[in-house]
Amino acid sequence: MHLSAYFLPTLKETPAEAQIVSHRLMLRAGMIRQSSAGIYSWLPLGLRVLQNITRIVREEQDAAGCQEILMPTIQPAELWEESGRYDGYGKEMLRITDRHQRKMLYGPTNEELITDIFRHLIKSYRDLPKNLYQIQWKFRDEIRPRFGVMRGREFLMKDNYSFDLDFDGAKRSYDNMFATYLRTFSRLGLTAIPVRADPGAIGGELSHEFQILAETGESEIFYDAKFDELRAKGEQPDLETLKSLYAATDDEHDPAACPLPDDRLRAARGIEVGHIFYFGTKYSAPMGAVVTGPNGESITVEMGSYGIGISRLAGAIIEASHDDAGMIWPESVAPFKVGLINLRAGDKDCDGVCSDLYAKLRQAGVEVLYDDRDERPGVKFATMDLIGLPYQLIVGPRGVKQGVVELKRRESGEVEEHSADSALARLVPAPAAA
RNA sequence: CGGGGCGUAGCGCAGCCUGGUAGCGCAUCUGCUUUGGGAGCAGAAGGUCGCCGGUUCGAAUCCGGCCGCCCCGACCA
Repeated sequence: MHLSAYFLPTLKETPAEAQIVSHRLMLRAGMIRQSSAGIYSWLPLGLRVLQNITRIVREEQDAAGCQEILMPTIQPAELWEESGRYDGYGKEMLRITDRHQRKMLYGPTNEELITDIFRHLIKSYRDLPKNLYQIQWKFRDEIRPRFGVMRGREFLMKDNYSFDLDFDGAKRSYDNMFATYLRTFSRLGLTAIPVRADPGAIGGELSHEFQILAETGESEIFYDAKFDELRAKGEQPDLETLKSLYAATDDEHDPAACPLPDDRLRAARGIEVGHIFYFGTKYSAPMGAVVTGPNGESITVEMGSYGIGISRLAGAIIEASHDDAGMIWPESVAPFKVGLINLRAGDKDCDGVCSDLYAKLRQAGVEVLYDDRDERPGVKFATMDLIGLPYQLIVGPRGVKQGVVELKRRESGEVEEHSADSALARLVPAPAAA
């Protein structure tokens, strides 16, 4: 992509409404634009990030044996009246009346809808277990939306729902998602702390939140210092180890009952990026989601639901990874892998080297944003630092004369001089061994 | 929803107290110069001052109502 043609409306000054760093940077980098409180348009750069997060979440869901579906955003109120949540959910739910005066709502979550699908289409124990997911926009009419996409009213969420014959099966599904979530967040460049949580409005008996640490987090969490040690080592420990470590939200944390000695107890703020629930027959019983068992008996299915806040993650990753100059994207979600900077657009030699690098990178399947604008070097560096691509490939008249280009890592700021070919070799992934 | 604040050009702001032809910086457009960390000079374009009503010869400014947005608190991915 040539930056001269790319829709990247960057801002030098910070809009007054943005208070936290991810919101400020997303606005300044032209990733999003607010439409109304808590509701955003995603511009090209932001959409690329959103799609990359979506892709990783989807790959991990598929790998875990889940199957993707897509449910409507608008739901009939009757289903919610059946489950008993229509009155219970409160003003957070956006209620709509259609032209026939039928009560509808914009879905804040989909337990009722998926249960309705299940009860009509799955009848036998032989069809279990099932785990269905979707990636769909939700709407919750938050009293006070804030922090940009981190707490919007409209947000993109991956939600999935497991159906099992009995508790043991449901527990396996729950553990499977637990492990899947850890892998997913790890691929997104994040260390998530699984925290025992209050099931809240979804209801149920067993629930974990996945929190990533950030000063601007909305919840206070208490956790075992071992998490910090694991994080520092960059290790991904096994499921049982993680589950055995203490971590709790402030309302679940009882200092008197806390098993940790004081010197191992840490308090920090966290951003909740995922939440998993086991809730048994909370929806299947009132809504009649039953299958016929091997002996002809009716079995009410055991359910769980699992959410990942995809649009929130875009903000959360920035909160976890930025510096004074801008964002620092992990390679897995970066909108482009490489920013190619032509320091002297219009100079024959610089243009030639850049065009060649650009073509070769694209040919190798490396996503590259080429700053070919007629701008001063300072502007180009500032833009590239702001949008936080993992690599900057810098081509200037000085280097070109000596046959070198510069390769800068955004994360560390370290710069290496390379010949064009050797820079390419660094950026193009080695072909998989045959 | 309770408490606080703010709506003036795309963005950041001044002007409002004390009513009298709407201003600054950035961004945008044109020309020239400049070119390794958000350039300089010259010029240009861009505003029903959130909306409705009132007071007044005259309202961005005073008064009333409404709307929107932000911040602090209780809810959530």
